[in-house]
Amino acid sequence: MNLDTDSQAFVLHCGEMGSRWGFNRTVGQICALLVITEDPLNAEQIAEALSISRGNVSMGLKELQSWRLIQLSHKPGDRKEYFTASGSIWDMGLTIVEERRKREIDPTLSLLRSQLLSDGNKSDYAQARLQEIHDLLELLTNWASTLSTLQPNTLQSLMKLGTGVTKVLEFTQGKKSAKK
Amino acid sequence: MNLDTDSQAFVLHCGEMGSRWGFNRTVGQICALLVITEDPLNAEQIAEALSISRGNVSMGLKELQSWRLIQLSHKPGDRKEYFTASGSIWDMGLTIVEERRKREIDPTLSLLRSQLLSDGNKSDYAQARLQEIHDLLELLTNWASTLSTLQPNTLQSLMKLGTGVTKVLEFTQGKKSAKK
DNA sequence: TACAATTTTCAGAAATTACTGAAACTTTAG
DNA sequence: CTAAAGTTTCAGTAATTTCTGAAAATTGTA
Repeated sequence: MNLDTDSQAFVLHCGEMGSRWGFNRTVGQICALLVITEDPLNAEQIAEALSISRGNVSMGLKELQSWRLIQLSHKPGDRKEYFTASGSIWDMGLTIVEERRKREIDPTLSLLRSQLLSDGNKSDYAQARLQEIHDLLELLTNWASTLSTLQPNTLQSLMKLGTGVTKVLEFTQGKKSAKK
Repeated sequence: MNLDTDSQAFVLHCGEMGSRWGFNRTVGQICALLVITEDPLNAEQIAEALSISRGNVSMGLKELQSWRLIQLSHKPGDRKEYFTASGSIWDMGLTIVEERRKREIDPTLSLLRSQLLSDGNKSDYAQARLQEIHDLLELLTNWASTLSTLQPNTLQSLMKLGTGVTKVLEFTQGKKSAKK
């Protein structure tokens, strides 16, 4: 496993960015390596390519599996476990959004829900603000889950619409108000 | 500054979540405190409410200013600097999305752009994958910037549409193909 | 079952990140 | 200009996170 200069740079970059993306350097590097490598790699190959310990690779792979970002496979006559990035870049992007929602939003939403039930003795202002945050996060997660049910092509077209969406909105809202 | 139980819990929660959201515990706590507090607070009050050092508050406020999440104000006859959360929850949400894009996506997009220019000697597979990532990130940032130009109400309606967007899309696309 | 190949775990070491508190700096008022 | 009030900086320390490597556990084979 010898990486060309660009691949090397990309892998290192993803390592640096790792912590901003919600995991650590090693996990970022392993993920990047698997994304740009066509053939499945085993733990030993990964460790060698990245110059990290075997144990660290094991932990990194476990983490990436919990993110549903890699897939396990086997080669006939070889007991080792081989890994590849799971699915297309698009798939991985959707998965990352979903997983980050779980880790970054769900816990807060859950706290807010319980806090809004038991009204405690907080100020009206605090209460109102918590409600606003709750509503925003709920709207966000619902929207995200709606979007992730769409066909990739559909979603892609939607994103390419640009400000075109607004016209579309006016149209839909017109219909709605007409119905009422 | 004595926080009620719920507010206390919320502030501590945001501290815990801080690192997942891209900053540290203290920054998360200060931000939460300012969000649920109506009156502007000075550094001393913040330090006392959160039981952290004065110096730490100073660093945290600086960080929050770099995120454009807080606003400075003054009181007549008082030399201290007072801080409040900047704008509505909605505004702050948009700001967070923008700032995270800057920190989490822009650097990678910039690396990919330069790597795709100089073709290096990477494999076709790697090259193709980097191109895909580039295209996805570019689509994402363009979409995000489009959405952030919309009126809050418009964006909110759009998010509430649910799968309704698709019908809308078919409509628009119908128009487009008709033109061609 | 016994053994070899492989993976996982985890205690301790290393690296990184966060926090404190005192000194340095800045600002304003008189 | 000086002093007081306030803010920032930063060296040193504390806390947290990450990584290593060897031992333990697991898996597959004969």
